[in-house]
Amino acid sequence: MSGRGTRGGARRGVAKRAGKYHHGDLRRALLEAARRLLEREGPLGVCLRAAARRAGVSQTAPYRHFADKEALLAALAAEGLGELADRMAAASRAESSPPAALRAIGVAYATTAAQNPHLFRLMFGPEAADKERYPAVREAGARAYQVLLDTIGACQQAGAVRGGDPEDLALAAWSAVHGLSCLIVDGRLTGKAIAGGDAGSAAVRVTSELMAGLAPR
Amino acid sequence: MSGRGTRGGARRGVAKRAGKYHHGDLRRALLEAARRLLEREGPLGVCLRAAARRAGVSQTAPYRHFADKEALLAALAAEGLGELADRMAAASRAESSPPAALRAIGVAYATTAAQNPHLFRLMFGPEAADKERYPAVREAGARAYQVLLDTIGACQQAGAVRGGDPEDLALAAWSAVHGLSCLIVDGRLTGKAIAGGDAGSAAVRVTSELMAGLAPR
DNA sequence: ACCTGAACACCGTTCAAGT
DNA sequence: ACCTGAACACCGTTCAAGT
Repeated sequence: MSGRGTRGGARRGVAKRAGKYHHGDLRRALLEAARRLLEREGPLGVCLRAAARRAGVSQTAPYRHFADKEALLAALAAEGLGELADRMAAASRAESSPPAALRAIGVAYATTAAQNPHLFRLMFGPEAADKERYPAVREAGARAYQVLLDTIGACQQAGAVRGGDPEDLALAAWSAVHGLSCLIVDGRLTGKAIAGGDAGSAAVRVTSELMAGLAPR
Repeated sequence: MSGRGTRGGARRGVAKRAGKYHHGDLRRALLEAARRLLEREGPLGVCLRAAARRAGVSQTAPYRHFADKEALLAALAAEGLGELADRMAAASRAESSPPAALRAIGVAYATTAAQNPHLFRLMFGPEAADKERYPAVREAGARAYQVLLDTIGACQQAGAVRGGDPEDLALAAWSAVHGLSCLIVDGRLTGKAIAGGDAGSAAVRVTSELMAGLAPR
């Protein structure tokens, strides 16, 4: 939200020259339409033509703003990754001790996934097959990863997590929380461990095991 | 492979009455064609018509064997889950101590995922949206889960893992290994932790952290 | 620069038939 | 019982135009 002046929301400071045909910002309108389609119908229901219909333009208009369907999906994935990174950072900042921050990040991750299952799948799944090619996707993903890495570093400094390559520890932490999130999002846990419970409490449990595993021996 | 006489490969003992039109077992031929499509083109490349073409039948023939495309994908997912369960069980049996078996299961899981990325995604992702509705999918998934649960129980008996509800411990273990597998399959780890390394060694590392987390305190 | 309309190749699925 | 052929509604994408 605050931003660092990097890139990301480019072209937004410029006053949009109020819609010549329909919109001042058809790109944005298409993204919003696609996101609504994603949330309601799932990843399979997102189609360029439907997004164009919702935006009130012809079926070929989107091609002025996105090279193809995958580019639209990648833009959506980048949006989701950016929001995930924001929530992780906010959760981390809200805690006063590094280990509490690490736990909070895990909970924020799983909660965000549970609240936007389709978007979460799009962010990591194969719908946008080559999304790593898109700089916006890479940047948002790297930002989220950096929050995790920084917090693990702080935990090491505070003596709450053992030393060693932070990347190795980050892999274990990310795997645990990401795996839980995938299982929740894919509905694999109904009737099992989180039956009746919510994503947050499952995340608390999983991150507890994780913290025990990362503790200095 | 050995089987318990449950279900699974039904109708296979019966001598197939040698193709009336084209095949004695078009269902099997369609599954094999779809699986090849899946491996080559990814989940998006699997389509009923192409599978029919490969099997040498008309585009409508598949509907005699599968209610719709999702049913075919679900059958494929069930196949993959069954193979995963087999490999987990074999890996577990090959070890002599319970904790070694638990580690081996984790490695088998991640290795299987890394070797069949598209199939793994199909098994857990949204391509076959309501796959839980298909008994074959549920049964194969439950069998894999049971291997994990049994091994955790054995670890508890051996004093290698602390007491408590095995389902809770299974959730943590499954999350960690499943998360690692998803990250590998989605190509999230290239250039990071497993750069140059393979899925197996990453799995060894992640399961080590995990075992430390599950150890008696 | 930005959008439209017609068109092409492709799908999933259905339906009336054929043997 | 098992398969075919024609057809419908839908997509992604391209191309020649329009303003």
